[in-house]
Amino acid sequence: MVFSKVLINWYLNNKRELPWRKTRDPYKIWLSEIMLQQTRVEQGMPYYFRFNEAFPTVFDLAMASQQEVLKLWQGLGYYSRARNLHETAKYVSDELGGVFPENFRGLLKLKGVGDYTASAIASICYNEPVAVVDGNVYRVLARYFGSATPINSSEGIKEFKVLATELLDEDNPSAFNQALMEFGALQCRPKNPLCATCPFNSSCLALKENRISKLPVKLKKGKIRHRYFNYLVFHSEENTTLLNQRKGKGIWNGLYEFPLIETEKQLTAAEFLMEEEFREKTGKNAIIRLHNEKPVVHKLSHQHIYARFWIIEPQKSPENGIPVSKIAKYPVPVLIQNFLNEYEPADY
DNA sequence: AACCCGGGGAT
DNA sequence: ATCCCAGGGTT
Repeated sequence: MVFSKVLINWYLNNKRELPWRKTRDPYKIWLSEIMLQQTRVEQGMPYYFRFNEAFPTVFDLAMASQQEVLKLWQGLGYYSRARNLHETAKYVSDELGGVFPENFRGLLKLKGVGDYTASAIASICYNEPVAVVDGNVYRVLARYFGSATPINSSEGIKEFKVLATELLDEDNPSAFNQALMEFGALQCRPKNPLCATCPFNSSCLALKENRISKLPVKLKKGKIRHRYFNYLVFHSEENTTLLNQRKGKGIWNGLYEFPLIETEKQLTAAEFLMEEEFREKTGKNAIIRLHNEKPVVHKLSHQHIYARFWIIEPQKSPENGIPVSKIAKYPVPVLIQNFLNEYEPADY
């Protein structure tokens, strides 16, 4: 039996009912694919529903403000996805009359759409025979063919794309691609894969050689960065506070946060109170209260952030103050949202 | 080729 | 604590 036939048969019997599997509308497929980049289906699902409700068509998304889009994306992470999503929506809406490109080459030119996403949209919406290679596919193929080529090396990327392309069922690229990914997610899982009931357990090389737990091979990444954030939560008599929008290439680009003072090392509260930048920003005779003695530890993939929140009641209400009642309109990192959730009920 | 970009769930 | 998730962009 041919690999693709067995796979698709498995898929038809085991696939999950997912909302984006009920349509071939390229707008909906594109939206789901961007959201699911490096994101679990269960985590992305509620966002998919919210975006569909808020922006039923690409025109609706194009007409929204970046702030609205980022606010709706808040909590999903990798915020460049949201900015690129919005930019591409405007491009498709304004320059392409709302019609997405109808092949792999055209899709690949869209911002935020790389090789994987262009292949996924082209195959699912137009049945174009282009193979998708996501994290699931790397795992399935590395095990089935017993390949120890690192999946995040340039050779690995090439090798597995070739393998997926060779296996691809050209009669049904849409089903094949989705089947291979679903198979990786449900059957050929990272830990404790279901080899006993696997339809490929007689031909899988990794299983035969007892190397399932060793594959796929992935090169290690760099070390975790530790950062020390001190947020200045102004709270004026007129119930205003200060928010800044993060800019540049770092984390949370485009999101808002309280005025931030970052220090190289973890300072004690007493040491920080003496810092010149802190005294400068708080102004004279302000009432200062440390909200959390123990820094909040916010863990990202490559950074651990140790955050303290200082409540500042200034002598003079700051200029450019934002009414406390409007804070909820601003997209903020989860770290800030968590603070607001516990602080707001008591004092705001 | 190496590095950066979030947050959360499973183990 | 570690891994990894329907990856893409920048340098």
